[in-house]
Amino acid sequence: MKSVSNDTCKVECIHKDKIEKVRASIPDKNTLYHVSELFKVFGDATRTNILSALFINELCVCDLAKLLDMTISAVSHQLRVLRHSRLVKFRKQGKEVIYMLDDDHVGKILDMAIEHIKE
Amino acid sequence: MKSVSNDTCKVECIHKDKIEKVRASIPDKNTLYHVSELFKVFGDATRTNILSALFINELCVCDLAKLLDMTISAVSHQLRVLRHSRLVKFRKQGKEVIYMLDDDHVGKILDMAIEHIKE
DNA sequence: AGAACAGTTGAATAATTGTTCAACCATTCA
DNA sequence: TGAATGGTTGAACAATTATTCAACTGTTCT
Repeated sequence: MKSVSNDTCKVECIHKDKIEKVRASIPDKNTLYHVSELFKVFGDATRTNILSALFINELCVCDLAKLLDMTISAVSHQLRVLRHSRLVKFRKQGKEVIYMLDDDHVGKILDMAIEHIKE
Repeated sequence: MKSVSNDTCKVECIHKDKIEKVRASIPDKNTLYHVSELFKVFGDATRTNILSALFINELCVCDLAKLLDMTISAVSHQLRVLRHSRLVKFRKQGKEVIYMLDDDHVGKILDMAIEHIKE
């Protein structure tokens, strides 16, 4: 006979019909997980800075570090995250590695967020 | 005479013209900060679940807890975050507190992210 | 080949954050 | 009024994560 504490609601406040309706229409857990993972990548000021910069012009790591006043290492770590999310890609040019946005979605998503902020 | 280590790039790899172009066009730091704060809120699976659910139907806290199989407390904490970002609002009905999305942007942003994932 | 530069990477540290637990407030109903 | 229900909140703990540091790779130039 365990004491119940504030556990998941077990009682009559539940509206079964609503819950079933929602359960039927909500995107599956996996999709939502990937969505939140994508947003997590945008959810860091350094990375949104990098993305916004690359939206305007491709840049090498050193330029990004200078622009954002960060160490090259810190920038490189964040670029790694952005690469793995396929938000940026790069090409090599001599010693330099030049980064650019991977697709146009990125800019759109940023724009939409900025719109949301403004209101 | 301090040893320099891997500090911010001090040398000739910098492309001044590019940097200045970007600096002139990039959204200001404050805006980008708010943008990343907004994305941070979306960057958690629990919260995207809640938002997706509320996009379909308004729900009380207890319903959300049941739907997501979480404690009421955990849900309430996350609703607090969502409230503070003005992504959800609520009305009281007797003992219940019924939550709903605050504006239409939210659904659009989610949809766009899901699109991005699919590709 | 050797030196210098551009960038990457792993480990360590510090900071942030999600969940739980327990106590609490507000509303309803007997 | 008191008990029960629905929900909120603060503190604590655990997990995640951003940055730094140091060591390393690869390319260029002499």
